[in-house]
This record gives sequence, C-alpha cells and structure tokens, in this order.
Amino acid sequence: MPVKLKDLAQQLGLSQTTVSRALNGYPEVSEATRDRVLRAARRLHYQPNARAQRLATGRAMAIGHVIPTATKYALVNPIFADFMAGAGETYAGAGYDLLMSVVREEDELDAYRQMAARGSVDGVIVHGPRAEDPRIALLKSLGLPFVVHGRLDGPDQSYAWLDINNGRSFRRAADLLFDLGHRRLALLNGPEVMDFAARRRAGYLEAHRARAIPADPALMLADEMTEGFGFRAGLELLRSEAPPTAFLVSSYIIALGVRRAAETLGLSLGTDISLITHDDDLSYLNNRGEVPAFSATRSSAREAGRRCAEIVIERIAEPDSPPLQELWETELTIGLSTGPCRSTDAT
Amino acid sequence: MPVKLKDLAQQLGLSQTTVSRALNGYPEVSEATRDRVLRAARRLHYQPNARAQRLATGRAMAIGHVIPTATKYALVNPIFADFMAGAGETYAGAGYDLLMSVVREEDELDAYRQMAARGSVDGVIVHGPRAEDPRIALLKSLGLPFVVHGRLDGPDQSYAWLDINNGRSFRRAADLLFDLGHRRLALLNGPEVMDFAARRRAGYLEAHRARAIPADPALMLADEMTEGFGFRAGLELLRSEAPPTAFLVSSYIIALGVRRAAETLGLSLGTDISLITHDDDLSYLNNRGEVPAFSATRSSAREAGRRCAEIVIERIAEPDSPPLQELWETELTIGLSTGPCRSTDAT
DNA sequence: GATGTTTTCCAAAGCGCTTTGGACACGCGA
DNA sequence: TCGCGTGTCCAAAGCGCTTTGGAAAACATC
Repeated sequence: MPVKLKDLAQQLGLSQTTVSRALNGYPEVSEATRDRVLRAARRLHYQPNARAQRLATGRAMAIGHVIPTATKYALVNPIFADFMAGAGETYAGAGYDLLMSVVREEDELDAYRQMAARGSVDGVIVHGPRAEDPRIALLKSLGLPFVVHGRLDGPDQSYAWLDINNGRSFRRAADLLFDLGHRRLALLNGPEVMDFAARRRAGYLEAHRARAIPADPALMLADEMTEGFGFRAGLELLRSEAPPTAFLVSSYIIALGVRRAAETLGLSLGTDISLITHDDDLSYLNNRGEVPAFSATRSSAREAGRRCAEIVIERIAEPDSPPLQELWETELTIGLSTGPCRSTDAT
Repeated sequence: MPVKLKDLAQQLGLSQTTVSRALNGYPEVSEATRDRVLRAARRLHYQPNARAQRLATGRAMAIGHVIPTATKYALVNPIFADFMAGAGETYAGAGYDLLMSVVREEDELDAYRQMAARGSVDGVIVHGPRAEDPRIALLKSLGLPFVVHGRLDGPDQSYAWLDINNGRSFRRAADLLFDLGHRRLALLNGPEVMDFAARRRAGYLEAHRARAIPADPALMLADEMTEGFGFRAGLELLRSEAPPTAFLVSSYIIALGVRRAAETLGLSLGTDISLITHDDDLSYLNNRGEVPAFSATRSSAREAGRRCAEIVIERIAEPDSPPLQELWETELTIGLSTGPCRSTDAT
C-alpha cells in the first residue's frame, strides 16, 4: 500500500493543500515547513500517484508517437530506435512519458484523434511526412501541439518542424561525385512519396541541371530502404549496358546492399565505383573512426529525436507561440567509398 | 470542449451510472437503453477521458518498457524497433498503451520503482536480461507484473519469460558447420554478460565437446553487435596465422561486417569461408527470398514482441497464475553463406 | 392480493491529486 | 487603536470517470 498525500499530510500534521504546495514549489509556504515536508516525503518514499495528478492537472504528461505498422513505407526502420532513444532522453529529463502507439496504417489518423479526445497525451511527434500528408491539418484542427520530424510543402506552412536539408545534402553529394569525374550517378532513394526522398531526388536533379548533365531515369530507383533493395538494384544497374560509376543512396542499409552487389561482381567500392550514402549516425552502424567505411552525408537521428522532443515540449508550454522550424545541414564526410572516376568513357 | 459522460447522460435523460454501465458492457442495463446509449455516444463522438478512467479504475492501461541509454550493451539495437512494433500491435488490440522510458543505465532500477510507485503502468517487459540481473527480484518485490524477453539462471526461477533456445540454436549451427567439414569456427558473439550471448557460447562449446574438437579461445570474440565489430574481428581473424574457415555470429549486423571483411580480403562467403548468423527476421534486413543471402538461425523479433505483450497482459489479469515460460526453437535455414570446407588442412 | 424476485435505473461516494477562496496571525503605518 | 497588507495555512470543491448500495418498477409465485 503506497503512501499517499493524505498520509503524508497526516504524519506532518498539515493539510493536504500545504503539503501539495510544498512539494510543487509554490511560494505560499514557509521555507521551514517546505523543508519538513520534503524531508518527510523522502523518508516515507512518497511518490505522487500519476493517475491522480494527471486528472487533477488536466495534463497527461506524455508525448505520443504514432507508428503505422505499414507493409509499405514502414517506419519500423533503423533510424527509429535511435530517434526514439534521443527523444526519450529529453522526455525523461522533463518529466514526460513517451507513449507509443502502433497501429495499422488505415487507423493512423484515428489514433491521433483518439489521443486528442481521450487526453492521453499533451502533444505528438509526427514521423515520416509524406506528400499531401493529412496529419498536419488534422492535428491543427484537433488543437494538439505537435512537431514534424521532416516537413512538407503545402498551403499551410505554419507548423513546427525539424528537418535536415535533404535537397542541399544530396546536391552537394552529387556535386562531389561530379567533381571526381563521375557522370553517371545512380540514385537509390527511399519511397518518393516520402517528403525526404522527394527532396533528395530534387537535390540530385538540381546538381545535374547545374552542370547540364542529363539525368538518366534508368539510374533513379526508389523503394523500401532495405539491404535487399540495395543489393538487387546495385546488381541490376552494374550489370546493365550503361552502368553508373557512382551511387548516391538514401540509407546506410541500402549502401550495405550495394556494397554486396559490387563485391559480388568483383568490383570494389572507392576504386571501381563510388558511393555516398546518407548516414543517420546510428549507434549500431557506426560509420565513424579515422576513416569511415562510407563517404556520407551525416546527421544524427538521435540528436534529431532529442531536439524534436524539446520543441514539442516548448509548444505544449506555449501553444500559441510562433512555430519553430529548424533546418539542419548535414556533414558531408569523406570515407573509403569514394574515389575518382575510372571509367574510360567518363571524360 | 470534448463531450463528457455527464453531457451524454444529460442528453439521454439517464444517470451517469447507467450510461457508464451501458458503455462498459455491464449486464444491469436493458438492451434497449444500451443501444440508445451506444448510438448517442457514437453520434456525439464521445470518448471517455483516459485520465479520469485510469484514476477511477486504478489501472494505468499501459505497459512499460525501460530502455537504458547505455554506452555499453545498448538496447538501442536493431531488433528493438521490430520487437516494439510487435508488442505495440498487441497492446493496441487490447486497449493498452505502450510507455517507453529511456533512462541512464544507473537510473534503470529507479525507473521501475517509479513506475510501480506512481502507478503509471500495470506491467512491464524486461529487455535483455544479463547475468545476475537485479531486475527480476526488484519487480517481484514491487509486485509489478512482468515478463522477461529472454531469461536468466538464478535461484528464483518462477517468473514469466519468453526466450529462444539460444543454446540449441548455436549448437545446431555449429554442428552443421562441422558436418560441412569445418573445424575452426569463429564465434562473434554479443557481450557475454547478456544471457543470450552466454547461452550461445555454451551451445558453441557443447558442439565442440560433442565431437571432441578443441575450441580455440582465440576464435571466440564478444563485443557490441555492430557492423564495425564484425568487420574488425573478421579482418583480424582471417588474417591470422590460423584463420577460421567458418563464422558463427550473433547478429545480422555483425554478419554484414564479416562479409565486408571477407570481401576486402578477396574471400567469398559460401565458397571460401562459411558463415551462419542469428537472424531476428527484421523488416528492413530481409533475409528471405528463394535463397537467403545468409544461412541463419532465424526467429522473429516482431513475433516475440507480440507474444511477450500477450503474456504480460495475461499476467496483469491474473497476477497469481503460474508464470508462463516459453522457449522457442529457431529455424536453421540454409542460405548462400555456407558451403563445404575448402581448407586443405581441415581434414 | 400479498409476497418474493428480478430487472432496470439512480444518487452519491469514491479514486488521489490540485486549486480555489478564505481564515488566521502578525507586523506595519496612520 | 484601527485598518491593511502579507505571509501561512486550511477546508472543501473540483478533475471525469467507476462503483457501491439502494430504490422503483416489473414480473413471477403462491
């Protein structure tokens, strides 16, 4: 039987009011009694009942993350764990809980509605925005504070988001490959209904346009970001009539597949062909070290999680403040997977 | 302003009691009025306030997952996302929320204590049990229903767990490699303070003992299950005086690193050297298809998540029932990474 | 028709906190 | 002395549900 506020008050010969105020740092209580209260609370291992607190304050002290358990565009992807870990750290520090709701894709919007109606969270983080994503409008109409990890074009641009500069990131990566003499760059992208993938493609195309190099549609593939996709696509492209000399890929996992394909064909990354991947700096795919295995556009998913959590907490505190929007640049780091173009017909 | 029970009752000209009972399926209400109530609830989009419900019922309707944000033995590993997705599906179906708490490793036990004391969850799932794990004893003393994903030896064996047969799994894999003529098997394991890793090592050793083949300590490595570990260890072992002809590795991610090492040295998996990995059947590392890339001991992390969630929900419903313990066998599936031993000195 | 029994509903008391609207004591200046 | 602010504290009224302990009505039994 846990000790409750009433018990504590009784022990101290004080009212619940005073004890509550003492614990919550209100000024209407003398330092002497506050001290007494805190001391007793510690001694009796008093922990306020979360359920009661939430009802009384009308706040859930929780942030929601809705994860569609999709067959397509699965969010159950490698960056997810790191992002959540980052967000979770911030929540813990701020006294918030992290509520994760895994739902079928078609129930996704309902999940948000329900969170709002039932009051089980004070705010949410929106993952993986897609083109024409209905979630922003919904959340606005629900009045539920939120922040988007990523962003999206659309008529209404007044919402909080945190994104990396996907366009510039891939533009720069493509530029680098061009500078190395490559002319035929394959793009292995994530599903291009996802906003981030669309922007990366745009950056890739922009780099071509800037140099008046035609972009070959046959070199631009998009699919789920699995190792298998990288392998199959890599194999197919490298065996084709006019193979690419370099790859620009959207995820480390895809890159691993491409490397397998290359090595299956006896080609070596960094010498025979070049590759630059986006790298979410995941804890279990460490691409650091003196010389990283892959040249990469790097941005930490974990750091993004941390910051998104901060932003949503700020928005809960001040829902009417102008929405924060942060665009992070990525680091373009050179690793072992890039080198000058060797192909004879490249020049 | 959301519609609440009181409003609904007023609208219907009924008491809150009756409406509540009608909604919650109690028998003390006629079918006619129940129907009327449900209809009105739907029409007015009534959603019971979760906070109030939790306080009134004394149940949190949430399951906790404590994730230590460790530098060592990080749980932020690839299987995590899939496991959570599986568990989340079950929770959603049963009306439970998933509460995730990311804490510093030294605060881990406190996180459980707090969950129990504050009543923010009804039960927890314990991840990644380690040797002499204090969590089981703690949770028992807290009276918080729980299930362990994995298991561990210890004096008190009466707790619920779900584990794969790590010992037999690696025993069988080693046997297969022996049958293929290999005699020097490298073991690239996870940190052996983790129970699963210790059992895999035991299985590996048992296979050696059964054939009276000495196990070379130089071939047995354990570390964080990263791609980098696989690469470095693979490189080092393959370059050594007496290299292994086959690898037994604890994670797909490690296996990817070993493959990189092998191919860096111009060796090909399945012909020059063999490899069997444990495969958690992760959605983004699909090792299926007609012939999988890796021979593997396979068991779905997602399925495990689903089942663990079911078990913990059962335990919440009946805390005094005898604890369920499930030991799953893995599938030993043959892929492209295994073949007969070619080494001349193998026979 | 009187007496149980069952069905159907309700008023009110929680759940364990926070917060409102005083009450009381004390010190201060007028 | 009075009045007034100020610093401390408290009783009680929420928060929005569930649940207890009836009461009234409807039905069955003799």
